[in-house]
Amino acid sequence: MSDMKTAIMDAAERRIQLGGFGGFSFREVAADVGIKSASVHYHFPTKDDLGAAVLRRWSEHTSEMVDEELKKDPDPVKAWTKAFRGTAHSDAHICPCTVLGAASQDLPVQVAKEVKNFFKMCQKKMIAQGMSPADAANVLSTITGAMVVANALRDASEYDRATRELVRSRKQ
Amino acid sequence: MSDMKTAIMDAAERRIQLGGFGGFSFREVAADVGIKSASVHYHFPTKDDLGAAVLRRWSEHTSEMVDEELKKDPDPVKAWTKAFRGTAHSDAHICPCTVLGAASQDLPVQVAKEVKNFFKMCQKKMIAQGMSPADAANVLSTITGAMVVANALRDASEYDRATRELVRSRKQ
DNA sequence: GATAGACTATCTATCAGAAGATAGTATTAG
DNA sequence: CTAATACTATCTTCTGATAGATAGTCTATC
Repeated sequence: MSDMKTAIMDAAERRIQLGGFGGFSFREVAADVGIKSASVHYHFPTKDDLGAAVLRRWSEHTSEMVDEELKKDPDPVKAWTKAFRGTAHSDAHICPCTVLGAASQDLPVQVAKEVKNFFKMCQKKMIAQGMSPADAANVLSTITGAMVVANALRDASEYDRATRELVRSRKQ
Repeated sequence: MSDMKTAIMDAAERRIQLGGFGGFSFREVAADVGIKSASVHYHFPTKDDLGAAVLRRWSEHTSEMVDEELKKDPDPVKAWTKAFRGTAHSDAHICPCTVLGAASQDLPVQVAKEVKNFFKMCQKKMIAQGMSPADAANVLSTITGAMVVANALRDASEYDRATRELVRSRKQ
C-alpha cells in the first residue's frame, strides 16, 4: 500500500471518528494530506470504497491489538478492555466502527457490512478465547457503550469508571 | 406546542436515529410532514435549534419512562434496562442521544450540550435511585453499547443477550 | 356588528456554499 | 515511452438559510 493511500485512510479514519460517515468529505481529506479532492478519487473511486477500507483496516488492527494484550495478560476481558481503553484515551476518543454502528441504518451497504463484520469479529474472537457467548455480548456492549458515554461527556475517565466495575465483577 | 411543531420534531427525531445530525435535512423533514422546508424554519429557525429541541424532549421522555418502569419494579437496573429495551426493539432501534453521542465531537455546541445533559441526567437519576456511581456508569454504558451493537448487527435480540447477563450478575 | 391592524402559518423563489464525481491534462519516475 | 500519480476545470445535486408574498385568524376599537 502506497504512503499516500495510507495517509488518506488515516485522515478519513480520523474524520469518521469525529463526525461519522457524513462528517467527512473528499475535499477535507484531500486538504489534510495535501492533495486535491480529485486525486483522492484516484486512490479510492467512491466514498463508499474509502469508508469500507478504513473500517476493514481498523478491524484488522483491533484484532492484532487484542492479540498483543493477550500475550501480557491471558484474561480476555482485560485484554479487550485495555485495547478499547487505548482508543478512549486517544485524541480521537472513539472507535470509527462504533460511530458508524450507532448510525448504521443510514450507511451505504458496503460500509454497513464492514461495521457488522467488525462487531462479529469481536464476538467470535472473544468466544474463541474462552468467553461464553453471553459474556462476549455483555463485555462488547459495555466497552462500546463506555466509549460513547465518555465521548458524549467529554471525559475519558468515564470509560475507566464504567469498565473497572465490569472487570471486577467478572473476575470472581 | 402546536401539532405541526410536534410532527416536525417527530420526523427529525426519526431521521436523527437513522443517520445522525448530518443525516437529515430540512427538506426531508418538511416532506415527511407535508410542508415546505422554508416553513420548518418558521418553527425552528436553525438546524441547531431543531436538533437541540428533539434531544431535550427525548431526555424528558426517557426520564418519565423510567419513572413509569420503577412503579412496576423497584429495581433501578431493571427499570433502566427495560426502558432502553423499548427503544432497541422499536422501529428506530436506537436512541438519538446515543447516535449523536458517538459523533458528538463534530456537533454544534448547542446540540452537543443536550447530548451531554442526557447522559448526565441518566447517571444522576440512577444514583438518586440508590445505585452507586460505579454501578450507574457501568449500567449506562452497557445498555448504551447494547443498542449500538444490536443496531450494527441488525439484531435487536442482541440487546437482550448483552443486558440479561448484566441484570443477573447485579442481582446478587 | 363591522372594520383596521397584528399575528400565525405557510408559500414561492432564490442564494451561496459544499458535496461526490468525472473528463481530460500535466508531471514525474523508471 | 509509458505507467503512476496528481492536476485543473467542471457538472449536477443538495444543503441551510433568507426575503417577500399570501391567506387565514384573532383582537381591539369605532
